[in-house]
Parts: sequence; C-alpha cells; structure tokens
Amino acid sequence: MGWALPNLVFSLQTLSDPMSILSELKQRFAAALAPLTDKPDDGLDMVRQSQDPRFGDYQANFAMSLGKQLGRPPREVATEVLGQLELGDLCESAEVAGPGFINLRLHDAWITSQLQAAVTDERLGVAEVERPRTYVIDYSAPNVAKPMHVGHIRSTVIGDALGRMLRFLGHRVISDNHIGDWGTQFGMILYGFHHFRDDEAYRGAPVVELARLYRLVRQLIDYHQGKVKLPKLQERLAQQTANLEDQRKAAGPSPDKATKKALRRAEAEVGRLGDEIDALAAKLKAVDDDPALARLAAEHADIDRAVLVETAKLHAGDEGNLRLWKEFLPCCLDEIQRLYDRLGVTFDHALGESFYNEWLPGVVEKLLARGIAQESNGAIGVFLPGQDVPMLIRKQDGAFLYATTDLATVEYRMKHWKPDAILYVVDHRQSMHFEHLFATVRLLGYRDVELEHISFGTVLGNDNRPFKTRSGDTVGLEGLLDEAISRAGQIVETNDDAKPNGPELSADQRQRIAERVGIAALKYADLSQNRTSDYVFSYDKMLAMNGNTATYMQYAYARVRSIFARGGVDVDALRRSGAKVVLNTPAERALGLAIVRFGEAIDLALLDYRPNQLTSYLFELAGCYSTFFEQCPVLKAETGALRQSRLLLCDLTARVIRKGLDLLGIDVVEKM
RNA sequence: GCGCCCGUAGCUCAACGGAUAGAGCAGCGGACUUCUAAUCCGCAGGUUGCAGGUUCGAGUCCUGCCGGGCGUGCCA
Repeated sequence: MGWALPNLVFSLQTLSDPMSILSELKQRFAAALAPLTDKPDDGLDMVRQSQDPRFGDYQANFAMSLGKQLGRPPREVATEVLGQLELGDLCESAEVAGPGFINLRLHDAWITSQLQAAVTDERLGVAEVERPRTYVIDYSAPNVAKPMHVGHIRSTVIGDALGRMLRFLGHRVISDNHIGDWGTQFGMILYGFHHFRDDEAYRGAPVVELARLYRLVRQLIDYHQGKVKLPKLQERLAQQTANLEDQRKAAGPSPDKATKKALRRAEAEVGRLGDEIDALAAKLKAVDDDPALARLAAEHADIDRAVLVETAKLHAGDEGNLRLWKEFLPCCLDEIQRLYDRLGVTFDHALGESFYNEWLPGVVEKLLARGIAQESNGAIGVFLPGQDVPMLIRKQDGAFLYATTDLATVEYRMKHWKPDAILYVVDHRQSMHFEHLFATVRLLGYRDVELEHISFGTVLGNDNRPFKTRSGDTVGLEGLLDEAISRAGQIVETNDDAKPNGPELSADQRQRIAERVGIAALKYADLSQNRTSDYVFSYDKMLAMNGNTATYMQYAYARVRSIFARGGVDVDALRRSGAKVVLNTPAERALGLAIVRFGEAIDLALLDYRPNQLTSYLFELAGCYSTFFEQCPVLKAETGALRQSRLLLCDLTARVIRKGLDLLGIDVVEKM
C-alpha cells in the first residue's frame, strides 16, 4: 500500500484534560524522562490506569523498553526516574515491581480534592482542550427514497455521540447529514409515480405511497434482472456440480490435504449456488404467482433502463421530473425528521447529494486537467497505483457517481469550514470507496486534514444473518422504535407494580419513562459494542436489567436520585454547603476514583472514535456505585458529616452518569 | 483470483504491545422486617482458530495455513 498517504496521527495530548490525574502524572514524568531519552512521549504513553487494583491506581511501564535502549537494567532506570519525581502530594506510594513496572497509588487526599472541585464545577472536573480543532462529522446519510432501516441506527447514533463528546471537550463540530436525495433510487420513485401511482393514497399519505412505489419498482427490476440471472446461475451450478464429480473421481479414496481442501471449497460453492438459486427462484415465483404483479412485470419489461432514463432526465434538469422531485423531497425529509426527533438527534447541516449537483462537472474537469483522472471505455475514473479497480467519477452515459459527489463535498467542506478533520461514519462495506476517495483527496492537494472512515459492522439477527423480517424485508426503523418502547413499557409496569410500597407511577409517567428507556436501550446497545464488529440485535438483551445496558445505567441513576427524594435533600444547598468528601472505606474510595476518571474515559473514547470506551466506563462507575450502595448507608450514616460526604458522592455519581449518557445521546429518568 | 475485516469462556462481547486475558448472560451457592432485589456477594468456566517469527514482554505486530463475513468498472 505504498501509494496511500498516511493519515496524520494526533497524540492523546491534543485531547487530554489538564486537570485529569493522568495528564498531571504525565507532566511530572515528562520532566524526569527528558534527560534520559530524546523521545519522552513514547514513555509517557506508557503511563496509564492500572488494569488490576493490586498494581495500584496508575502504572508507568516505560522502564523495560527504556532500559533496553539505554542498556541498563529496567528496575534501575525505574528507580532512578522515581528518585527524580516529586509525587508526594499526589501518591501515597510509588513502587518498582516485577521487571520494572512503576505502580502508583494515589493519596486519598488528592482524590478528594479533585472530587471537591467537581462538586461545584459544571463540567465535573473535565476541562476543555487547550487547542480546539474543527471536526466535520458525516453521519446517518439516509436515502430519502427508501424508509430508514436498522442499518441507519449505527451511523446515526455513533456519529451523534462522537459529535457530543467532541463538543463537550471544546472542539468545533459541524455535523452534516449527507442525505441521498439525487441518485438512481429517485429515478425509481419517478418511474413508479409516472406509471403506478394511486392518487388517493398519495394525497392521504404521500410518503407511504412513495415508499410503496419504490418497493414496487425495486421488485420489478429485481424480477427482470433475476430472470436473466437465474439461467446463468443454474448453468454455473450444473458446471460446478460436474466439476465436483470429476474432482471426486480424480481424488480417489484417500485424497491428500490440498485435494481435500479443493473438494471442500467446491462443495461449499455448489451449496452457495444452490441457496442463491432457491432464494432467487422464490423471489421470481412471488411475482409470477401474483397475476397483477406478473402483468406489471410483463408490461414493464424494460424497467431498469427506463429508471436510469428518469434519473438522467432529472439530472439534466427536465422540468417535469424536477418539479416532482421538489414536491417529493419535503415530505420525505419530514418523514426522516420525525425519526430524528424521536431519537433526539440533530444536525447542523443536511446538505444532500443534490446540493453538489452544479459542481460535479467541474470536479471531473479538474481531475482530468490535473492528470489525476483518465478516460477509459467511455467512462472517466481515477486509477490509483496498486488498486485493481478505478474509482469511477463519470459513467459512459455522462452521469456522475457518488464518488464524484463525495469529492465535491470534500472541496465544499474544505472551502467553507476549513476542518482539521472529517469523520465519515459509514458501514465497513464502503471501506474501499473511502480508501480511493481519501487517496484522491490527497492528490488534489489537501494534505493537512485528518480523514477518517469511522466504519462499523452489520446489524445481525438471531440467525447471524443481516437483520431482516421473516419475509426477508429489511426492518423499518419506526417499527423498531415502537417495539423497543412497547417492551420497555412492560418492564416499567412490572417493576412499578412490584415496588414494596405499591406502584408510584401514573399511566402517563409510565409511558414517558418507557419511551426514554426504550430509545436508550436501542442506542446504548449499539454504542456499547465495539463499532468495528457486527452485532446481534436482540430486544431482550438491550432491555436486560443486568449487565452493560442503558436500562441498568438508567436504573442506577434513578436509584441515586431516589435517595435525595426520600431524604428530602436540597441538592443545590448541599453543593454550596462546603461539606467535605471523605473516603473511609474501599467502596467509597473506588467510587470516588471512578468519578474522577470521567475525563479520561472521554479521551479514551475519542482516541479511536469508539463510544464503547465511554459505556464501559459508565458501567464500571455504576458497578462501583452499586457496591457502595450496598455497603455504605447514606441517609442513615453514623454521623452527619459522613452523611454529607456520602450524599456528595451520590450527587457526583448521578451527575457523571447523566452527563456521560448525555454525551452518548441518551436521556435519564428520575424515577423508574 | 485479488483486497479489506473478523476468529477470545457454552452464548453475547471487552481488553490504548505490558504483570495471573476481563464483563454480562446461561449454570451453581448465598443476601430483601434495612436508602428501588431492574440489585449485590461468591463459585465454576480459557492452549485467545492452528503453526512459526519479531520483542525484555504478543489476544494485540509480521508470515503461512484453517474457518467465516464483506467488497471487487459504470448502485449508493
């Protein structure tokens, strides 16, 4: 991959919080490391939270590699560095252990001072970055022609969370919804509208009718393409089956390893072809068996080409199609907006594909003039070294492609927003596209912008296949939200009914809570997963009361808040009271330390743009709180001072959970 | 064929090249006259797909293999 220009790498320093324990420690280690090495940053990266409490709260692991470099025993290096450090105010112990690890245990007094500062700090002790950057985040990007489905959740939710976190740290964030409002799918709707529309249905519910038209046209296109494809597949199956027989005969009774492998491959191929043929045949049969559909299919034999013509007419400025497009678009956008409202997701801009239409010819000309793109078989593409396929930017018929739009979009963003980074939250199947796109952007001369494909995996059903309904359709987002909320409602009801002193919530309250719990479950399930892996969609799991779920987090929050309600505590007065935090027990200390690490969790989540780092932190915090809650009476604490201290810990816990969930785009509830 | 990603406990998943690989579910055993038991505490569960290599140190990096997913010239 010698051709690809490397993305710029930004160190944690740019994101880190000057008030955090970690950066405080790093600062001090930096001074001690400077005389020993010309690359102290490498060593500072090795200062981190301890994974095991037996090794203290933080540890520094640089002595082994540094010792190697210097040709000295690592333990000796570690001891020397420690000798030059002033840590007395921060740590109660600093020990060299094992091959040369430095284990640090913080002073309780240091933790309490941080907690004390957080009590009256809006930002809970998390400082803004010293050098804010400008981020453009491109996420969600639904296609207006088709209903949003489960696949859009991940992009929407992850992009929104990243934006919230970056903003909280003081960065300038421009969120932009690159809506698909200009592509071939619109040609399908136009074609459907011309030929199949039901005027009454359209007047009553335009979006529903347009969605029906899209599905119908799609079905007819698939039918005709399938008719052509099926015999080819069958032919290939026959050929492969024959090949397999030959291979079996040739292999004899005891084939060697390579032959066995080839046989397995061939068997798998035959199996796959068979499945594909069955699926396709079923699809064709569905049309053939339906007289109305079959008639439509027969009458519109040329539909796939005709759809492209409609699209081309639209792009060429055809008055009728353009008028319809302008008529359709607002209802489609309203429909999408309804979902964003329910999800609580917003954008600064929604500059769709159509917005860039006027600049597309210019992009192609520029790339041609600079010798970056070339003509080939009547199309125009960027041929990158080491890449098998070009990135096409203009088709034989003169139409532009999404690569063209994406290039125009980069130019627009660079010109108007001058970002330091552009993040594309798009599923992993488009990784090659982004490789091509980014390489081309570099060739265009944009060198200083960080370009990231924040890719994510597929949402799967219980069968480990992409999440579909039983009939094989994609699952609509709307129905997904409804189902999650309805299930959340049942859980809220059961729980409320089971309360020791009887139910506390009105039907209205239950409904509102169910909405928050349901949406939260859906979002959190996605965010708590490492974004790069596929994930299995399950209502039961996302709404589970135990484990790393939004439900558990919201419950933890509600439980904290209920203490204040039950105790009749005035939280504002408590915060202003100047009451002291004391960490008497291990449970209190662990909770206090967890609270103080909030900022570090955000840094970690942004380092690789992985929100699951923040959910993990919150889950850990909630765990610390639960332990504290079991072991440490708050309202009935032995002394007034202890009660105040514990109430402060409760308040801080609640605030961190609320803020942390807020950074993920998730709401809390005061009661559950 | 080529390219990208993945393979960790029975299941779903964590783990910023660092110490004895962690959670949750499921299983087993405990804890509600006590601030929400939607909870907590404990037990058990692993040759991190296989084989090499680099490194003081590898689930993590490199090579090969096995298994899976996705992509692969005019959809987005």
